[in-house]
Amino acid sequence: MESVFEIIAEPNRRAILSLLVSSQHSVGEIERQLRMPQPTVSKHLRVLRDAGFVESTVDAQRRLYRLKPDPLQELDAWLAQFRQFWSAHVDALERHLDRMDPSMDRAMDRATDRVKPTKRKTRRRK
Amino acid sequence: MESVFEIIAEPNRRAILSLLVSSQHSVGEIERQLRMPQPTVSKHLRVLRDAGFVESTVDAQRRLYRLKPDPLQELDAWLAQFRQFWSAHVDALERHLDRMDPSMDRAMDRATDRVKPTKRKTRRRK
DNA sequence: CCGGTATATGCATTGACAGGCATATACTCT
DNA sequence: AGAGTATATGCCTGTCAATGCATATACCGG
Repeated sequence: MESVFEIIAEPNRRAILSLLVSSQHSVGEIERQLRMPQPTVSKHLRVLRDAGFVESTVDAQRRLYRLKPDPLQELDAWLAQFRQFWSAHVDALERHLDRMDPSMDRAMDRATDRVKPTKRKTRRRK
Repeated sequence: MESVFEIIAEPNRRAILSLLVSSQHSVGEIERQLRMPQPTVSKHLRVLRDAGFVESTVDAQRRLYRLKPDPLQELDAWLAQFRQFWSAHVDALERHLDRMDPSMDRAMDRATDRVKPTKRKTRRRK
């Protein structure tokens, strides 16, 4: 279970994270709030802790789990590369569904590797 | 393959998305750039398209794939709930590692369900 | 020390998905 | 039509992770 992405792929883990965003909680509380069996909760918490999503402190027999921001910020960082993209698509959308010139693809292709030249019908719009 | 989260859990799919953020590409280009076998690329693109991450247009025998913003924005929306949290932790971190009163947990517990009262040593700090 | 409570862990089962490979489909040019 | 190119799909297999259940560990009060 390597990446941040695999960790949050699991719905129950996301639920736990969402629950912990308000305040810290014990295992039992999570168990009841989210209506999942206790071993399930403990195992997911184990995964989340190993991945740095949460940390825990001991309170008598209880363990209080709270959120740690780091991995989520990592996720945010990955997402960042797309922000400029979709902000470009907010207003100008249908307008330029094909503003990118397809010939650029060929050019780039050629730069990478040899391309068996299947001549094309040059169906360039506009 | 339901959620946005499961889709991006796959490293190759993330690579494809990152590649497409600059411009559209054909399957063959992706295949060579990312050095993965063509069926693999096609299958991942299928998943991505079904999930709304990409769309394709036909160009002769080629299919040109480009990014669609919607699912990534959904991901961004999910992340939003944590932003306020980690911005709070930016400066004030070690300072209040236990500012939250543990008794709040009991209170909340009681509201949800019956709690067998194991009296506690009341190890409240400060 | 004992019964009760809270949490963690081990084991076995199951299901889902990614990869490899072969093949099908589709388009293009001559 | 036929060969070459580009992409999609079907089948099979190995892997891995989530769950259920039982059990272990740890802490509490008396």
